[in-house]
Amino acid sequence: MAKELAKTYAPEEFEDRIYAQWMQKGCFHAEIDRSKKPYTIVIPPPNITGQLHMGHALDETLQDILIRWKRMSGYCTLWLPGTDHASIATEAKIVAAMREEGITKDDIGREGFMKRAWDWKAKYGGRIVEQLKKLGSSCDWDRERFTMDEGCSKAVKDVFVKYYEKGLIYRGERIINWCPQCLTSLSDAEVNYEDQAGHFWHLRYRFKDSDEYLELATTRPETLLGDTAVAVNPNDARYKHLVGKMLILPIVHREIPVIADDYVEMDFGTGVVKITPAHDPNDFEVGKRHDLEVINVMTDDAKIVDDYPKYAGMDRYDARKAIVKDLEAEGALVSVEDYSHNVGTCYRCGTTVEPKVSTQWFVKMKPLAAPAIEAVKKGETKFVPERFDKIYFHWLENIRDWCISRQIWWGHQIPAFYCDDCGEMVVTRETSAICPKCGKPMRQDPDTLDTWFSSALWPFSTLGYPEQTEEFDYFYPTNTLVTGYDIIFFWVIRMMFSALENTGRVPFDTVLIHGLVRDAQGRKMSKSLGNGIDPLEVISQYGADALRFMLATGNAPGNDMRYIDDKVKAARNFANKLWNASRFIMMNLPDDFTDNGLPESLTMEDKWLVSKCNRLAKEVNTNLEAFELGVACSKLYDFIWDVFCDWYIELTKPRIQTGGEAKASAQAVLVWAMKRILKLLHPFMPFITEEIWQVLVGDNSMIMMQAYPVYEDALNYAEDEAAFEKIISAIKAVRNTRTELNVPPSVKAKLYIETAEPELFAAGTLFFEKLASASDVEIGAKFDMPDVAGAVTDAARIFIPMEQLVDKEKELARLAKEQEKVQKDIDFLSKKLNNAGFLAKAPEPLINAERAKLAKAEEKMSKIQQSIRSFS
RNA sequence: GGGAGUUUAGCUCAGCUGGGAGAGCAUCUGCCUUACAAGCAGAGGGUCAUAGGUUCGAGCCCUAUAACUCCCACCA
Repeated sequence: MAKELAKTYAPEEFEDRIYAQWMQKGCFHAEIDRSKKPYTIVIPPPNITGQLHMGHALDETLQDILIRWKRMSGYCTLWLPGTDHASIATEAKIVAAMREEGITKDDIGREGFMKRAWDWKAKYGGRIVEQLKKLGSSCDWDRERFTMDEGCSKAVKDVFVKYYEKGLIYRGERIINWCPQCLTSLSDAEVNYEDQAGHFWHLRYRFKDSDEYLELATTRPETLLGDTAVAVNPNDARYKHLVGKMLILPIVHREIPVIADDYVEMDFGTGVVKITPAHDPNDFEVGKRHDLEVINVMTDDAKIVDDYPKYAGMDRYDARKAIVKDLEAEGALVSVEDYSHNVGTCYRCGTTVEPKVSTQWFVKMKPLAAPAIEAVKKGETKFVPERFDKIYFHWLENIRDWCISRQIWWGHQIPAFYCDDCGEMVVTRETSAICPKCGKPMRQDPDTLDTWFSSALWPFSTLGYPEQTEEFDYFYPTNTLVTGYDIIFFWVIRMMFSALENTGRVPFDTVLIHGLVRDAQGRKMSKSLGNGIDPLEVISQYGADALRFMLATGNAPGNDMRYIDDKVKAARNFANKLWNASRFIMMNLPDDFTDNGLPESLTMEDKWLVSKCNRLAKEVNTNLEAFELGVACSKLYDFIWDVFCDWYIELTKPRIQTGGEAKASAQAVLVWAMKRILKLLHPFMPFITEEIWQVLVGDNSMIMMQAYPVYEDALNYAEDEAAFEKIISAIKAVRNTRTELNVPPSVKAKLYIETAEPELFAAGTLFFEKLASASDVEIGAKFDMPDVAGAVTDAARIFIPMEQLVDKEKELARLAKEQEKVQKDIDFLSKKLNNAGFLAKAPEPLINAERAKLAKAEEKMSKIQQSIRSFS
């Protein structure tokens, strides 16, 4: 049958069709197959609020490459997809949407709100999933999960109760990070610190019993309303005698003591610190040590409380201005200096967080961190690249308890129940509880869990945990986790300790870390800068294969990369190249072509190609095993473009023109090589390879289900490969000479090839005619051709007698230049080989290789010298 | 204050356990050679940040230095 591809490479014509076909045939679905080894990846679940961005595109591309490669390599492969409920982010979006309608959470109540949220999820949660499909992601969509679905919720509850029973979860009053915008507590990891320009206000507090003052400085004068002491260092000679004395707090006129605490640095500022336990984490600790009163002066949305009528209802920054003004009026303001300091902000909305004392739930981290550290130290899980284990260790070694309760509704409600009557608390997997003491119905804790609490269970909750399901037994632990370095703290670490605690095993054996995709100037892509590139637009312009290939190429694990349009274009051009190469093969294929694999007798150029193609498979597999995806990409690129297209296809043209048996065998090799190339490239560029495969092979098979090529001894033709390289160098040398002498390709010339290997070069005659503009080729052991220009390789001298080339001076200059080059080689190599140290210590094969190189260089040199002599 | 990364051709970046520096783009010169001008054939261009050290041999390992970037950290 005739095989034909569309004339131009137009990915938009077939990508969606191919994806639909894969879906329809269930190619992505993983069924447990005990005869195969499993290979599992769980997707980093994108937020349901999210839209596909370049970070996702990179992340999914890397996963899909690994998954497709493993699937083709005979593994039972599961890529488990899903989405994250993203508690704070989603709730914020829903609240904002409600605000548009003039509705508040309180208006509709918890149940009403949850209904809205689920509706919202139904409406937008699928959007990102559809976008992932555009990339070609071969996820098992039959197993798609959601962090708040029934199974995940069950796992969350189970783990919470278990932790509680083991004493790993506790409830307590602490100072935590509070976002006055999102109106919830945050974990330490959810706070970003940024340098902000601010002021240092120098204040003076008057002593109760004298007219003396104590000077101190603060960046937050408004918190003075809640000051309950002033602290100095116990060893500070300047202030030692003042400890225990009472001060009058300005504005408030409350009496507060001078206390001594190590926390105060003597040489910073005046060495005196005002202590506000309710609004500063350090002050809170100091307050605990000294049993100070905790006076909260702010509401949840960071306004001054009613206890201070003059400032009540003022936003914290307005209050700051008002208070500074009043301090000045009172004579308590000494001076103001500019000061830049670190301010914590909410990672979701950017609002400055407010330290706040409140009752929250915490996970006790020390006991959980230790096994997680141990597992990586023992190599049960390894980071690629390795350097990220340092970050991992550092974080875990300095970890503090994890605040997991959030004052929002969208999420897993904490499974703790309280008796309003007697104050009893019960933590249970049940949905309701009766007070064990007084038998009254109990009230569930209104708070929900940190969204990362459920993501932390993702690798096993999605496989059925806490049930011992077949899936869990077979697919867990998972193999590779692919994620950006920016969420190691949020997610990777928490999966590690959660998995170890609950399943007794690490959740994955390898964490492949990638960097950020930045804009062309190297800036982070962000909404506020408006410099984000939409992957979907790139796909519609260049195709998903081009985007994928670009993202996977030229980038080492863990390093950031820049999005540059030219790079996608280059990838698209590569796809186009492959497309056209297939068209060439197909257009020359007879209608009755039957694919019997490689022909029995191969020409030397066939063996040259087969051998190289065989080695390519070996190298690509090796690189993939080492997670060097970028290196694998460039090897495929180089082989396909340079070796296969620019050399081999050109080499087959004379045979194809000859026709008959020569043509048939060339076509057989071309088909064999193309199929192998398509398979090797498929994980990287799934659409185009599938499209070409189906047209080329035409037996309803799918490339994504083919076996991935591996190295085969039978395909190794090292000697023929090396022999044919001599022809190639000769062709290159002739081309080079002709170009340097400005001879256009249309001008043909006879070549006289002087060589000690006449048979080898005779076999290459057609190639010299086709690829080196030869009109004719004569081969001999010796030619006496004075004053004739030529090309020299280590295996041959080639004379190109023609009018244009008789410029004696030019030719001599050219030869001299070449001689110089070769002489440098000889000097370098002989110096090395005369070095006793090198001969004594270098490995034997290397020494032999260097000797061979020297011999070749000397061969070439003697040929150049002959040519020079013939000119003089 | 700790820690990490980067520094290689004009630009963007590869370079796997140390064995004569690579790609894409850009530049220059020829080519519409019947798969591809989204192409073909050539060419030029690099003291691999600097200074030491280890080694027969260093872009790669060690030590300092510089510049840029990022992460962590409670100096009010």
